Amino acid sequence: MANTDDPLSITFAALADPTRRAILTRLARGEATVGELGEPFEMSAPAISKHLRVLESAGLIAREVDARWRICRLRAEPMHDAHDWLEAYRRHWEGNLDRLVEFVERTHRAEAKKPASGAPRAPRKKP
Amino acid sequence: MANTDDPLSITFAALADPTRRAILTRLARGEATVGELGEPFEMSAPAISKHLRVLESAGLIAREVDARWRICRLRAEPMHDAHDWLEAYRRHWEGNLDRLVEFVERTHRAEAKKPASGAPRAPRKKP
DNA sequence: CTATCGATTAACCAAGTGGTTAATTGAAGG
DNA sequence: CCTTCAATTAACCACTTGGTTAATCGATAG
Repeated sequence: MANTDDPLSITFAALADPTRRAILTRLARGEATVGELGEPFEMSAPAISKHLRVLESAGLIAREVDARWRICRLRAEPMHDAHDWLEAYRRHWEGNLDRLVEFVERTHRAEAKKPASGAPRAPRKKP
Repeated sequence: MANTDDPLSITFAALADPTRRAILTRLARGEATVGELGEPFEMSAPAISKHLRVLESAGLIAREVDARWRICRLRAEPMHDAHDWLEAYRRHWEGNLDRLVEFVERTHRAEAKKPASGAPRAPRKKP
């Protein structure tokens, strides 16, 4: 995941870590300092700092300096695009559509060796 | 992202790549062979094969052997959990709640040096 | 001024990622 | 039998990631 990646990839990559997701969950309850955010984890302070930098550069948190504390707060906007992207696949998981398509195809396989309906794969030439 | 990661992390990590997301988008239109999936990308066949392996071990696609072709189809179920996780943050991005909270806090900062409402951060002892 | 505290940066490491080319497997066809 | 084709595996590469410890920075307290 280079820094040249698109925003959606950066968002998903930032979310692909349980520590970072837990930090976001904590921040959903309200702002917190870096020390407070790191307290639940058996992890060094620099490790937390790195996680926060990933979240910040993904635009998922904002940091503000208050004396010698850094106050972190959630910026959930990037999640909106990720949510929207997933939304397009809702019909595929709802009603077990995946399994239905698979069932129909598997059922018809013995009768006719061609893909089930709704699967417009270009026919492979198999003379 | 080690193979010991939790399912949600594996799902998000699999989605954190534009090539893999494009493959999933293509599969949403119907099943396809590995060759068909790789055709739009200026990328070697082994590279596509690796992406497909990531998607398969994340449970996002299934492969089936048909003669010398591997038919890939979408398995969207893991996206459901990812979608649900993001759903919990909807109120934070809807109505620009983030900016609202920030505005309220920033407005009251000069009057009273304490966190804005809805931010139950443990008070740092600053005698 | 000095010590301390919250947090970050620096330097390093093991492991993973995303890509390559070359070799391999397995099925189809002349 | 031999070739060809779809796809994967093997071996390798540059780069990233997630973690560490040690050093640094800035602000506060004494």
